[in-house]
Amino acid sequence: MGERSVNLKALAAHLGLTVSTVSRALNDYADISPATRKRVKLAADQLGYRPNQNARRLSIGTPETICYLMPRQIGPNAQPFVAQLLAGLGEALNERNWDLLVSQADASVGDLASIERLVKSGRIAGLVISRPLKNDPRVRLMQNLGCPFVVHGRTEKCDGYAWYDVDGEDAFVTAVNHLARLGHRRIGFIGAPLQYQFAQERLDGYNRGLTHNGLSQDPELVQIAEFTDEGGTAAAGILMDLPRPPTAIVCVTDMMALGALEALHARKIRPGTDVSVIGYDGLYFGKHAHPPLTTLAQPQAHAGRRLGDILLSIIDGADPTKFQELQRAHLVQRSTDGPVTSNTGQTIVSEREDSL
Amino acid sequence: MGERSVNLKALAAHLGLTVSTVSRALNDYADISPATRKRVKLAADQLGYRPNQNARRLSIGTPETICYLMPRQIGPNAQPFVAQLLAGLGEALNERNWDLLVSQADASVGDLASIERLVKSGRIAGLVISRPLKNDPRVRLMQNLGCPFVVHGRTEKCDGYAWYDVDGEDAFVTAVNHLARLGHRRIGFIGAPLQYQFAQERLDGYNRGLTHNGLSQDPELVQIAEFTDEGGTAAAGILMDLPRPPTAIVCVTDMMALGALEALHARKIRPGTDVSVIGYDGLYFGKHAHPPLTTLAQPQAHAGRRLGDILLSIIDGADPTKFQELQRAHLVQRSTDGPVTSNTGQTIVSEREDSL
DNA sequence: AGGCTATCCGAAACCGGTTTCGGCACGCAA
DNA sequence: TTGCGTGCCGAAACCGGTTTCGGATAGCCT
Repeated sequence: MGERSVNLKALAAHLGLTVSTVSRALNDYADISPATRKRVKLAADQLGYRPNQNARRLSIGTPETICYLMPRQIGPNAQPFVAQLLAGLGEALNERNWDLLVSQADASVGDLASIERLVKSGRIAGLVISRPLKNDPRVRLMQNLGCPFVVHGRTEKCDGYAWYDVDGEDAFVTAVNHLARLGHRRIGFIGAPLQYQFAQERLDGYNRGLTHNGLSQDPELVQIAEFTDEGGTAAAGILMDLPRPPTAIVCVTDMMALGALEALHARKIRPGTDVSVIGYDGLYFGKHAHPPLTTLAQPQAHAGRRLGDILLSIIDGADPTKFQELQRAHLVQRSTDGPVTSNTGQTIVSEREDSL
Repeated sequence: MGERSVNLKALAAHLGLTVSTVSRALNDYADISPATRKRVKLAADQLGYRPNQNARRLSIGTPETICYLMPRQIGPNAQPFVAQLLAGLGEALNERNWDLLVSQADASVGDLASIERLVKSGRIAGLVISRPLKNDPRVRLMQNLGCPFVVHGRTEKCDGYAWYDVDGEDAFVTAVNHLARLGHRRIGFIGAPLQYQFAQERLDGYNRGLTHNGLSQDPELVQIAEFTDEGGTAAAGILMDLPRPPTAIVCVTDMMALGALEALHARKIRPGTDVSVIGYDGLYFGKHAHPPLTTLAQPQAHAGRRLGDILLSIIDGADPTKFQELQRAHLVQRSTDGPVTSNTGQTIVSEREDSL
């Protein structure tokens, strides 16, 4: 309230100079004498002058803002990663004093329209897309609009734009290898709807891991469900009620794996002893699961920072196809994986490491 | 790329009208004939015209944007609520086509400066402060700047501005009452640093609950630690290693409660049987803890939406002090609470409900 | 026919900055 | 003394919209 915040005109009047002179002084133009520059900056500090960013950005022709497209969430299961991701993005943007906008939009028609409005209205210089579908209309839209963007994840056909992803296929090969080494030969897979590219990749990795270890692909061992804990519970229930149930299960997310554990408990099956379970994400809470969940952890501490840097580079004119970065997940062994055991329930204790 | 997006001048030229006429037509001014209005809007649609928001907002004098001040996180423990909160805020803003900015800032000197820059630069019309300290300089700063704001949580002296909070004191009275009814007379408290107002409130509730049930306040039963799971583990360890350990523990957050469970397990103490543990937050993952964590759940599905609506009202000129809303937490009984038992470990099974 | 009002649109100022251009005053060399 | 280049600042256009104001045209009435 009180007086309006001091603007350039007021500052110029205070100094007895014109706005153009003051503006150039503040922006370190060489044609302003050092003495005047100093005097102007001092007065600006004292009066607490801050340039109006709307006006400035209109003038310089860039919004100096990027947008993070937050996926819509399903149910109360929080998205524990967005805070960390936003923090990383913010860090990258802060160095230039750019702003971070957040908008919620998935691949629905209405959301596509709002994305188009957002871009065309000149509010943002680029955006980050999360959790893409196999064939995501948001990606095509961005390409048609000619608006810089980077995808956190990949689509099925992922050449031609920038993305940053964790290699889910490789991760599931690793998981199956690990279980095969423990003696498992019937390994179940709990997946998410295959419209999501990450779900397809992880299923591919599972299958590749099976053949690599000389195991046959049994269709009844593959269960697709919604990626919530309830989905995991339902899928694991189906798997364990099979005539020949698996001795190990890999799950497409930790949340589903937690749900799977419930199904095992309900059947008095001991996870890690009777049946192994491996999740994916590296969810921190997995530590406190019962028993602590073995998982494939994504290195996502720097995802936000990296996505921000990539997007800024593209906005600066870099070739988007130069930025296609694949990170590797690593196995965090906690307590839900173990060797195959006989029906007596006897188990062989092996060394455990709990990094992170 | 390609052609620049069509602006008002181009649209006017295309129609053979002036920009002022087109602008008024689009904004439904009465002095533009209905026929012209229709013609203009049709052409705008066909050409895909979207007004430049930076220009528009500069002209109309409001940034049409609010900012969520995201608290800096500590360690890898994600903040599971921010996604939900942002979704709610976005929902409130969408109805007006306002934007949501996210900035990370706590109460440090450097962050205060960046908040001041943000406000003075005219980028935002208001902001949301989260997780305030007892005496939070951000609140004072906003008051001095005369910038509309709403606090998610409260400071110690919380009259004079708008806030939305859950009654932590009441919640902890409820928790202590519940435990007292189960027969517990030595109840421990695991708290967070008292510079956070929520930590103080919950401690106050704990103490009030004790006296209300005729229990004495034993200082050694109050342990303050960092609000992480490790902090909870350490604090619970101290409590359980006491000569006269408590038979029940209330924890200031679910994360700390999960840590406390680890300390119990390490000592072969069965949570819910030998020692009761009650957390606070209603964290979804508590369902999968070992055993499932009893907790006081905050009704936070609508927090974001409500905070957004409140802030918009204040920006519209409403009196901030009219918006001081206190929600109640409710007990979600899972499996870590139970009656006091003798040393034999015998337990009385009681009914459980697991709402949510 | 003349005057008056209502209708509709164009002209121009403005929001608050940035940036190009031109000109004044000065110093220096011829 | 004149001329010229240089240093320094002011004037003005511009970014892309909104909004006030004034004027032209048409219609209506007497």
